[in-house]
Amino acid sequence: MRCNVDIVNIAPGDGRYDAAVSSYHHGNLREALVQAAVVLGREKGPDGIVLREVARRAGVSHNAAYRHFADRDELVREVARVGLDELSAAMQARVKRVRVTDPVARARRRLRETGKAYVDYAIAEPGLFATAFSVVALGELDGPYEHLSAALDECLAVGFLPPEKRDGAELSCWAGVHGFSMLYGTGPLSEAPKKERDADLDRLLDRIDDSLRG
Amino acid sequence: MRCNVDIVNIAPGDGRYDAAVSSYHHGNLREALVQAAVVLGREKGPDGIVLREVARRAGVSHNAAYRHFADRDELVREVARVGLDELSAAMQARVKRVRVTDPVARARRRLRETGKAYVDYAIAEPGLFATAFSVVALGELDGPYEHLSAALDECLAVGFLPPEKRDGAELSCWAGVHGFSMLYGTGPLSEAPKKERDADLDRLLDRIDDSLRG
DNA sequence: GACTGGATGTGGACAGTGACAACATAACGA
DNA sequence: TCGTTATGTTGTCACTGTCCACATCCAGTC
Repeated sequence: MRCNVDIVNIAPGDGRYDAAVSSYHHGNLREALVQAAVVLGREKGPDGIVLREVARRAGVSHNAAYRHFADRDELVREVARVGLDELSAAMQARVKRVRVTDPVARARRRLRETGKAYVDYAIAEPGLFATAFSVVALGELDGPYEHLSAALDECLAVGFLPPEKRDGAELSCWAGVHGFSMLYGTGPLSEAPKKERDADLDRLLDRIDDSLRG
Repeated sequence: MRCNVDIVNIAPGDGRYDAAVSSYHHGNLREALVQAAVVLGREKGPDGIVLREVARRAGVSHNAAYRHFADRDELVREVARVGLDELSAAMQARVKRVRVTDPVARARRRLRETGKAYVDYAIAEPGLFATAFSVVALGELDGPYEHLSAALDECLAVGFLPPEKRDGAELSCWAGVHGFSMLYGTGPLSEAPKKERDADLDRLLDRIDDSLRG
């Protein structure tokens, strides 16, 4: 008879595993493992997601995870998905908060906020951001990518972005904010003071704005 | 009496260790270790630089490296330096090859080649590029950064880049090419066809050019 | 020319890791 | 009720980075 810790013993929306008592079977181990892995990924990045430590934190033996994930990589991918979801949500929330009426100014502002949200998330959550991009394939990026596409479509619709520049615009914008995120997040500029970083980000977003202007 | 393999037993420019015969003492182990580590880093990235494998390839026991490097990290940093040197050299070589006489066209072209060289190196050598940026501090980036600065100075001098845009121009350019390199090098776009990648790179460099124009 | 001290390389150990196999227990369905 | 299956555990393996004690060799001194 073993005593497991009783974190996340309730499967949300799934009545089968509602026993919150300690027992041989955890009840909702998969979720508990993912949550523990997310904590580690958030704190230490992809390499910090150590299977045995995750199991320890879920109060379970070192091999239990193999009943729910084929290998470590599959667990890391789950964490990456969480990071991408958070990133996507952060972008959407930021864009929704824009209160500008002039159509052109509004479109430009939404694109800028999209980029700002991307970078802000990367810097606020370097571990999860790195985990996300250590693993992700293009198909899983739908959320963030769609937000960027929508912002660019709006810039096109209001006449700010000329049609001949629409092709590949996602990529040039994405590259800019992604590079900034890497350089300042976990890269060579990660020790730079916040003040300087903010100024650099503003200028970067200004240049992106310039680059799209007709 | 042990038989070490006889790779890099000649210390370049150092006559003291010119015995190329096998012996207990390697002769130029530090260099041999760095070279083996560079090979691993080139093939598999920073995580592929495994101390014991490096030692194996240098024909030496698993602990020998500790006479030359404090720990694994110090060896990885050496590999990073090699990567940065190669990157810097690639940028310089590319810029030197520009044959354009018109001053403005020449300045723009040199900036473009600077960026192209950066991305090309990142994609040709994803392992070393990732190793370099897994470790590097700002101070060690002098080479590549100076080349970019010089190209931007030239754009300013010939009147293409307006003075009010000069501040922070390094960063917006760097972010763009760095982000592109990450996305296409080891990131979510690494599986994309070369044709598409080339088109995207051209458009990115076009947009950077646009963004600096007065 | 022998001796010795410091530099360099070796062998053995340890804790930590991802993974596999065999076993234990609980839940579920006939 | 009983076996089948899902889930968790223990034990083990190969591999890693790092530390320790020891071996070997080179260089400079008597």
